[in-house]
Amino acid sequence: MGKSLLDVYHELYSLYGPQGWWPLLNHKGINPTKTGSMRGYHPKDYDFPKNEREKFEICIGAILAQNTNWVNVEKALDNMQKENAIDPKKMQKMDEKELGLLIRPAGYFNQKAKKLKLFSKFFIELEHRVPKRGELLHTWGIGPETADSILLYAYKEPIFVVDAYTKRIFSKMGFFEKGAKYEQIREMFEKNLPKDYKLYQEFHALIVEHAKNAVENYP
DNA sequence: TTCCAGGCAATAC
DNA sequence: GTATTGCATGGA
Repeated sequence: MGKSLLDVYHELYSLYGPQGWWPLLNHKGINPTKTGSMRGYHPKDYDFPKNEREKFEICIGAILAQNTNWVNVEKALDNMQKENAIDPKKMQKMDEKELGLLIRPAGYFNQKAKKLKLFSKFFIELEHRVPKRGELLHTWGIGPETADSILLYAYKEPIFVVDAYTKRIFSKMGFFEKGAKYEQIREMFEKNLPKDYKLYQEFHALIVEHAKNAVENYP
């Protein structure tokens, strides 16, 4: 009998400890086990976001983090914070050129400026309601991983986030075929794990941390 | 210098 | 429906 997903989760947790995702600019807690930036993590505290400001910060962080190193995302968020631009209404007032200048370090800044402006409009129109997954996916610039990151970390919805690491690691371990689609993989995780947003938040963060360390005998 | 990092949309086949 | 390509910065 092979390992269960929960077995793998416990092994990763033993290896790396609680990860404290999603990092927030103004949260002073640090995770001393992190390899890269240590800012903003809050291990073992799942009571985030604390307010609308932090909720919005997570959402735009998820967009900025698309195919980009988190350290570069932090630079973009720092620049935005200096201009009080981590605010959907302020973002609406800025043009894409101006916004693009702030988020330059995160790469793809022209595309991402457009994505952020569209998302900020979407966010305002939600009026504090929890977005539906389909609504997010129909917003230009929001794909499945970004949508699920937003739902899991900004809204505490028990949705499992699948990324390239998840596909690589768990297909190698035999949990599914290499060519499995995003939705199939997500459903497999959600079906075989307790429906618990804290577990999902931690698991996804652990997968990313593990992938960065590239351990030989544990894909 | 090359390669990659917490993807997505557009286009080609 | 699946495969490929453009988007871009910064650090290793």
